[in-house]
This record gives sequence, structure tokens and C-alpha cells, in this order.
Amino acid sequence: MSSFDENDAFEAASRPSLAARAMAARPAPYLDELNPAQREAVETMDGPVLMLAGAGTGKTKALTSRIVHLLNTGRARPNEILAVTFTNKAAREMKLRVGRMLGQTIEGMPWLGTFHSVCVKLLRRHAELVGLKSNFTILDTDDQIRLLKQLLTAEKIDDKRWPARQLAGIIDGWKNRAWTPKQVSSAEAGAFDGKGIELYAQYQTRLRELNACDFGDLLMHVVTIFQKHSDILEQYQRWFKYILVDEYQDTNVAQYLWLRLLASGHKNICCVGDDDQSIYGWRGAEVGNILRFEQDFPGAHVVRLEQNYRSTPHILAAASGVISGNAGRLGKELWTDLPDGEKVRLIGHWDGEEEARWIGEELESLQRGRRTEKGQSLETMAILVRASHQMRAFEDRFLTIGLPYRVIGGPRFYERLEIRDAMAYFRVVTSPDDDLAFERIVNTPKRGLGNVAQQKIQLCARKHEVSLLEGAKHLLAENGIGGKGGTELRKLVEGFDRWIAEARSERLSHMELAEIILDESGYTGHWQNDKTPEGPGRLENLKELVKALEQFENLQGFLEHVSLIMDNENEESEEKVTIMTLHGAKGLEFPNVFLPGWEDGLFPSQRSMDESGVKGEEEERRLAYVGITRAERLCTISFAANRRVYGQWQNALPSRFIDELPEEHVDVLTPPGLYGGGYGAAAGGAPQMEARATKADAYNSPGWKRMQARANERPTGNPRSSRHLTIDASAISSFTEGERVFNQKYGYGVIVEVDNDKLGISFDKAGDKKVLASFVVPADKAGDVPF
DNA sequence: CACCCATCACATATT
DNA sequence: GTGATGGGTG
Repeated sequence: MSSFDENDAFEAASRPSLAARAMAARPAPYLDELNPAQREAVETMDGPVLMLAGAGTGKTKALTSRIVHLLNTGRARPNEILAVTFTNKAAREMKLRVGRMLGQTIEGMPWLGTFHSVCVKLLRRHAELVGLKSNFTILDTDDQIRLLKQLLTAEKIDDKRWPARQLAGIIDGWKNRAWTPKQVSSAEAGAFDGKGIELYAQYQTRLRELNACDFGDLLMHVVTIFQKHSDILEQYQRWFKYILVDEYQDTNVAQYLWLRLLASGHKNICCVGDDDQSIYGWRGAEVGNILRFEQDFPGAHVVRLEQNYRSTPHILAAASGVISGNAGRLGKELWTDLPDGEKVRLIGHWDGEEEARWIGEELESLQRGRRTEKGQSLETMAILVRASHQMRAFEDRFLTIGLPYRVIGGPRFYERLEIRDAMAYFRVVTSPDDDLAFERIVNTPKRGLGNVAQQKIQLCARKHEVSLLEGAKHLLAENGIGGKGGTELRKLVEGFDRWIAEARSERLSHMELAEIILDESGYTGHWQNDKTPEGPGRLENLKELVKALEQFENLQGFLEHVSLIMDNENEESEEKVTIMTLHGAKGLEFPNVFLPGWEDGLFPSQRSMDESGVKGEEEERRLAYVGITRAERLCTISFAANRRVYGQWQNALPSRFIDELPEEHVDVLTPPGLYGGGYGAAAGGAPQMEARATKADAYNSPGWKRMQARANERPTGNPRSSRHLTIDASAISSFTEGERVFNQKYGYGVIVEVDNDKLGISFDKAGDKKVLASFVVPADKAGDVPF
């Protein structure tokens, strides 16, 4: 009990000032700003509440008002409220808004955070109950895979046939369901060649030896503790008087159990979510959790937020047309007061590059101001893609035309090679037992310590039952290693001793220490001598890393932060258009949204449908719904008939979701190139892109018919029945040597060589080229196709 | 042991 | 097209 009370997270927050001040401020002006539904959700404070909040219905506003109301009415002190979100961004936003409503910052809400960060706090307190020390390290996916690889090698399992990645996925799945190795269902016995469960047990043992956790463990361990130690659970049940959960539709089984355990006392739990926006099934989220809420918490108060403040009626109607294709929804009807605005625009393109080019032009025209409109900032515009590899085409295009853009969710700062290396050095300094970190950097930069030498260190460490760093010392003492490697290893080990002592003495600031570590270890020098074009950038990143340390007390605190917060939102001043994935865009809104790549196989993703069938398709459909509902004023959907996949040209059909867009809310634009416009004619004629046509027209256009015809010519029959992103079989060998052909890029030419779908062509102007057959048409048909 | 080149699998989304 | 891996060479 005493240690419980000494918890600084509780203590620091217990200062009376905030709660007292909040209570003194009795009047509740924030209530007047809510609509009736929101107000009901805020004022129903006791007992279970389910807030079904459609996109753009003021969910965060209701949630933060509820927190403020709980404080304001004296129901709870700030540190007695547990509020969990999925992303750090959402947590930050909530903190900010609660603070603003209260008129002060709220450092006093220690239990407002992501599931993972709250769990880390809990687990540090009770780590010994699951066999860990409270200073355990948190492994990221990379470390996880490396560890599993080691296990596989030790078990002599061929990691070609049975890749560590796959095992990691299986184990993650089990952890998402809060299954410890002993609890894994017998139905899973066959997993990973029948060795899955055994390997899982070994992996957990290894993690304990390393005093480490992976992401899944954070939740699972806490659930285990709650289940096994009722006294601890009861303390927390009493402590957390009110529980709030954001994005409830994204909770997995472990999170669900965690919440149910904590709420089972007073049942003051308020879950906010939207079953139509559940898009994380692939990482274990269970829509069932939200669908079942009323059974789990009998007497639950269900509030629907249906007034949308974000999007125009056309956009809402388009979104609801798509989502209505899903079965088993809780059902909501969004409505809005806003004026009609523009219809959702739909446009097809010949290939991905043209799509990027067209969107680039659209962005510029929005920026300049279309027709009578005023120009808009690039900040109002976003391109939301299904898969991150789609981003590349846009980056390429925007670089050439000099359009400023920002990619969110690309390779993140803290996942970069040099940052991870540098952090591995810091990890060894702060916890010398961190073998995974040590392993990562023993030979980075190159110290002449290859496989053989590293094996020796491993063996020596195991012999003495010590960490790798200690093992290396023993090895040196025993003269087990000589030559260049030996000298270098000695230098490294001595370096670590020095840095560790330096860190303990606290004489230097941790920033200075970090610089010394990177310099003396030769890591900075390694990149200074690097002659690849990335070298300077990497050095730059290392500098930024040291700068980022400034905000933290010490290296330890920094590492903890990084392991949980892998985002990197540096504030920039320049206006930029945003490129991000649909998943990343959830919770955001933009006046102008572009949704490219709506092709069957890409979106909905083939893999999702192969793996999860109808459920997968429904999740993809929700993703489409999320995409459309991000738009406030203008939403533009596009697709391309041809796209490069794995560097190969493939053709595709428009997404099935396009057929589900209600026609009366959609404006079909004519692509540049149809009706004789585009490539040849555009030079002389007016730009075609604003031309109006109906959806049917676009599908009936010559170019479109040809695309369809090509797809249907394939011998596989029904084009909807199998993969759509495949090589266009009709194009293969349909050309012969000597035939005269036309290609968009190179103009007219004669075929000199046929190699399956690749043609060698001697062009009149461009010379000899290799071109894919699907990119070429007979010269006499050049007018028919959308070139 | 480091470096170079050929080969291969590959890329749905994230804490 | 990219990044990881493995075999051969210096």
C-alpha cells in the first residue's frame, strides 16, 4: 500500500491546486457550446456510456468536455481519471484541449496517454511480478526480429522457409489476445510448422533474461498482473474513478480485458468510437468489442453523435453510399447544416505517373485560385494513399515541379539506420546488459570484428554467464582475441567503461556525453568518411538527435520516450501539401483531399481480401469511408489503368468502391487524353481537365472501352474473380516483328524484336528502346487510345 | 575479414 | 525498383 501512495505519478498530481481551482470555477460555459447529443454524453457521468461518434461529429470536443466536467463537478481529481488513446498525437491533442478549457496546463493528468504509455508506467511499478526488473528495456520490431532469428538459428530452423518476420506476426497475434505461451489455444498448435508455441515460450524466456519487453508484452504483462494479483487490481479499480477510452473500435482483446478488469468495480467507463472507422483489424483490433458493448456493460447509456461539422452534404452522401455496403453496422446517419458545395470528383488516368501529374496541376490550381475562388494554402490539401509505396510517384512529380510537400508516416526519424545505431550506443551506456544493442554496434563502424570474433564474445559471455560487454572483457583478459580486432575491441570496451562512469558521475550534460560517445566510438567519423550521397544527411540527422536530447533529463528518459513515441513532428514554417496513408489520416481533416489509386487489388488491397475475405473487404470499405470523410470541401478520387508494381507494368480495373459511389453526388471528370485531348492535342487545344461528363460517359469513352476490352480478353474469364493487378495477358505476343506501332513517350516506330511482353522497337525519332507491350498500340489505332 | 556483385523476395496499414 | 542476403574474391 505504501509504495502505491509514493508513486510520484499519483503524488505529484495530488496537489490540490488544479482540482480545487477547477471546482471553484463552478459555472460550466463549455456545456453551452455542445449540441444536445454531445451534452448528454458529457453529463451522463456515472455508469457505462458508449458514445457512437461518426466522423467529424465533435468527438474530441465531447471527450475533453467530459473530462473537464468530471473535474469541474468534483467527481474526480485529475490523477484519478484514466483516459486512453491509441496515438500519441491524440493524447497530446486531448491534453492540450483540456488544458485550454481549464485555463492552465495539466501536468496533473498522469493517466492520460496511449494504452502503451500507461501500461509502461504500471509495469515499471510491478515488473517483478512478471519476472522483470523495473528498468526493463522496450524492444522495437527490429530487435524483436533479430532475437527471433537467433532462436531460429539455434533451433536449426531454415529461416528461408520459416521467416522470423512471420513468427513475429504470429506471436504478436497471440499477445494481442493476451495469450501467454501456456494459454495459447490448442487450435494454434500447428502454427509455424508446429513449433510456434514452443518458440514463443523460448522467446519469452529470452526476453526475461534480457530484462526486455516487446510492444505486445506491455499490455499482456499488465493484464497478467491484474488477473493474478487481485489486491493490486483492486487498488487501481478504486484509484481510477472514471475511465475514458478513445477510438474504442480499435481495441484488441488484450486492451479490452485490461479495460474490463479496471472498470469492473464502479463501471464508470465511457467508450468513444465509430464502428465504421474500424481499420485496425489486421493488428488484432476487434470491431466486436464495440458491437458488444451493451452486453458487456448492461444498462449502458448509448449516445449517437450524428451532426457532422466537417464535410459538405455531397461528401457525406458519397461516404455513406460506400459504407452502406457493409453488413452488421451499429448504424448512424450523419447530417449537416453546411451548404451543398462541390460534388465528389472522380477521374481515371492512363497510368500512375499521369495521375500524379494531374493531381500536381490540380494542387497548383487550387493554390492559385480556381475560377472565381480565392487561392488556398497548400496546408489545406492532402493526398491520402492506401499503401506507402504509392507516395513515391507524388514525391517524384512534386520534386520536378518544385511543389513543397511533407510526407507523414514514411520512414520515421527514429527508425533510420544512423539514429538506431547511435541509440544503441546510448543503450549500452545506460544499461550495459543490453546485449541486443551491444551486438548491433560492436562492429559498427567496422572494427574488424566479424562473425568469428562475435561468436567468441558470445561463447565467452555464456561461459561466465554475463552480458556481452562483460564477456568481451573476459575474452580480452584471457587473450582470446588478438590482432586488429583485439585492439579495436579493447578500445571499444574501455570506451564504454569511460562513458558509463561519465554518465554515473553526471559531470557532463547528457548532450555533451552523447557527443563524446558518438565521437570517441568513431561513429561520427564513420559517416564523415562515407562517400555515398546519404552521408551528409546522416550526419545532419545525428546532430538533430543530439538536439532532441535537450528536452530530456538524461539519456534514460530520452530512450524511454523514443521507444514509445516513434513520431517525429518537427514544426516547419513553410506551407506544404501533406502526403500520408489513409491509416495515418484517421482523426485528421483537410479542406481539399485527394484519394488516388482506387483500383481493385490496390484498394481494396488484394492481400486483405485474400487473407480475410469479406471481412477484409469490409475493413477496406471502412478505410474508403475514412478517406472520404477526411474532406471538408473538395474530395477527388482517382484511379489509373496502369501502374508499376515491383518495377513491372501491370494493369488494373477501377476499384469496386467506385461503383458504390452514389452517382448524384459524383462529378466525373474527363481525363486529359480522352476525346482526342491530352498528349497530342493539349498543346493546341484548351486544357481538358475541367470538361464535364457523366460517369457513364467516362466508362463509354473509346479509351475506357479499350481498357475494359483488354481486361476482358484475358483467358482467366471473369476479371473480378481473381487478381486484377496482373500482367495484361492480351498484350503478350499480340505484336509481331516489323509491325508499326505508337507509344506515348517515344512516338511512332517499328518493332525489331519480340520477347514475351517486352518489345524492342526502333523509334523514328527516339531511336532503339525496350518497351512493354501493354504500353504500345498498333500505329493505325493510335487515335483510339487515351494517349 | 571487408568488399563487390548477383540473386531474391518484396510492399497494407502501427504502438 | 529497393533492400537484404549470400557467395566469391582480394
